[in-house]
Amino acid sequence: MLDQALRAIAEPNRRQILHLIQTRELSAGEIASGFKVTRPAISQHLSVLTAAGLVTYRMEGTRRFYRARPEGLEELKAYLEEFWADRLQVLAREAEAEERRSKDDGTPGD
Amino acid sequence: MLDQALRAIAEPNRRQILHLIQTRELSAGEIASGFKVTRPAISQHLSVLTAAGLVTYRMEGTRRFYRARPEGLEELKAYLEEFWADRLQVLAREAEAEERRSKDDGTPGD
DNA sequence: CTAATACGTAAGTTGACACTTACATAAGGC
DNA sequence: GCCTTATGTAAGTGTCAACTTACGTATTAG
Repeated sequence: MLDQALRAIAEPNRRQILHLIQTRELSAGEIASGFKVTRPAISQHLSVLTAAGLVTYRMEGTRRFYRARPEGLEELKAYLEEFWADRLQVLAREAEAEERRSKDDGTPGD
Repeated sequence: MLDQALRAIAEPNRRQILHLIQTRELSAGEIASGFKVTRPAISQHLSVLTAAGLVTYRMEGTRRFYRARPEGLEELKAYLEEFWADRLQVLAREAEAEERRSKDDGTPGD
């Protein structure tokens, strides 16, 4: 699912769609009207975003009102945070090791 | 460039490569040895990551030692931070707008 | 019932991408 | 010099993804 979400936001049109429906609910047609690609193309993008858990919709008559799904975005954000964190964690550990290297001596204990 | 970086990390093998060289420098061969795909495939992934600004390398004799490029990762991180932040910002603005919406109510509710 | 509206879905095309197997190049070891 | 090691690159292949046009479906208007 996370992989799906990452793939989903790798597409510029889908990122823009997410932007649009972060502010408010919009019908499929309203969303599509702002793009250069055809309405079915946007419909397919909305399907991808829905499958990735980044979007939900509510039906009303013949219309579908889409909106971003905060939980999905949060999950993706958390995953990426961990991705960066791993790097920082390593850098911190290295800086710590450097201190030890100055005070103590060059004791390789790895 | 940011688009390139987002595309780059959308690929599982490339994410794993980034993980490997976040901790330490590794030669191309050492990196490739941990994967099921062939060495040229990894070499191409490394090219993609380099082009996206997420990776650098240092030559030593016939070897290339790769490592993650903190600036590139930081730039990508910042872009995504803005992406999430935009959502929160909008939610705050919407709460504010809700007060204003009291006078102009055209929704029959649900 | 008939027509129009607002959608998703099917089917086909094109281009990108991840991968493979050769091949080219460059640095040592003998 | 010759052979091995370490690597990128060229060329080809199969798959997938984004897009198009055409069609099916459901709701509302008259």
